[in-house]
Amino acid sequence: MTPFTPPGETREKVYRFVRRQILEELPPTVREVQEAFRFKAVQTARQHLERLVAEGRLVKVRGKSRGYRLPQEPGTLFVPLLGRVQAGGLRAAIEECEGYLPVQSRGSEELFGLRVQGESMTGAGILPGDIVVVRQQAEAASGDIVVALVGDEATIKRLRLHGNGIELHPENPAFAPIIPKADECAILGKVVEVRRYLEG
Amino acid sequence: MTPFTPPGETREKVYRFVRRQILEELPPTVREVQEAFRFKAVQTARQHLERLVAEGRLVKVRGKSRGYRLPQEPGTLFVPLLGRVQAGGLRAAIEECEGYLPVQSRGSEELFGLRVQGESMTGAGILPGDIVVVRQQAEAASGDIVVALVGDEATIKRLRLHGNGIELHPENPAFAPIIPKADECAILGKVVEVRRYLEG
DNA sequence: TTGCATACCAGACAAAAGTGTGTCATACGC
DNA sequence: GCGTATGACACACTTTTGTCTGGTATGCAA
Repeated sequence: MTPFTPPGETREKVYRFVRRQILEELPPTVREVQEAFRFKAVQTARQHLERLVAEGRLVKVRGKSRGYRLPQEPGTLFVPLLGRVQAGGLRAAIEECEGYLPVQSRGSEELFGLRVQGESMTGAGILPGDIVVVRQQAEAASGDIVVALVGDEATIKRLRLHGNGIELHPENPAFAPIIPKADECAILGKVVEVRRYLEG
Repeated sequence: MTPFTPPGETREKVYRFVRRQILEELPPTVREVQEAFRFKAVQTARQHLERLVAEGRLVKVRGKSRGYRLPQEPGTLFVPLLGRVQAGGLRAAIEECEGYLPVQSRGSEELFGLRVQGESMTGAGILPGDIVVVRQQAEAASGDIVVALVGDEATIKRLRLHGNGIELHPENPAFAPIIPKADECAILGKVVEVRRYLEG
């Protein structure tokens, strides 16, 4: 019955199929693999899958439906995209986010996206409408671009530390640096990525 | 028994839970939702889910396990990241890409990422080291930012069409516009997204 | 030959997961 | 009061899905 398929060739195709499904849709069931390859037995699909697991090319959760996954989490997670952040409301803003962004990350970080308003950072290539990806942290190094809560609205500026003093510098000669008192300013996080969507 | 939860509040949480699961892992089963919220009946979870479907906030495939999806597929796919593109070698460059980027896309587009070299587009907020996401297309509209092959290297410029003439304009007063002859220039694609990683 | 590995098939079973009917309690508007 | 909507529960049923035991055929190497 066996129409002589070279060793491993079918399994290679199965791997590509499963990988594609996982990345673009959701993991297939054993029977979906079976049907995709016109196998006449579930077990044939299962053998290939289990083989791929044994080879370390897939991992699976036993017993769970659609339990086949890719081994090294591609580390893509989705972070909330916020329209604006107002005083004290970071957590609230995250709850009521506009949508989600795919971001490559090691996973344990607390990230969020924020839409940029105003032209104060155009010199650093951050334009109005851009989206910045921010890692939540209360402190940052001098020179970092940070999101800080000054007054009752969050702004994006470059941080400068002078001794104990904090300064928030725009990157646009038309704007003046902000030199807040310690209790008037809280650093929400550090900008780790800038994005601009030119369509839609 | 009902401990007075405001109408829709639990469902809102269910929605967030399901959305998060779909984006980061895979769609939950009804019973997984049940357990996550400590419902004592499967049906409670199911009611909320079906409700969300009725409201159009979720879509589902009947009968299939883990059949709940988000309405407009965010469609995250991985596009190749190229270091540089030389004459004629777009396909070759894609083969030898440096890595992959997660991008939100409707899926049928041919995209690639390209690392930016040079300062000719700083005025448009595109700095050296940035990554541009490019949709492959041979033509573009006047005003679009495009990746074009001039001579034997790909460059990023803003496209200007004058009658039948093509001009490639930098966005930096220190650089001069390029006015290539038709056979010296090929448009590889249009820049649809700009990214800048400030760490790593 | 024998043994072994690969590729595939048949049929069954059990767990997981989706679905449906009916009940109960509270809140709200009339 | 009444009727209705909502949120939650209990339980039964069906389908889907994962899992298992056994079998056939081919190629390869000892």
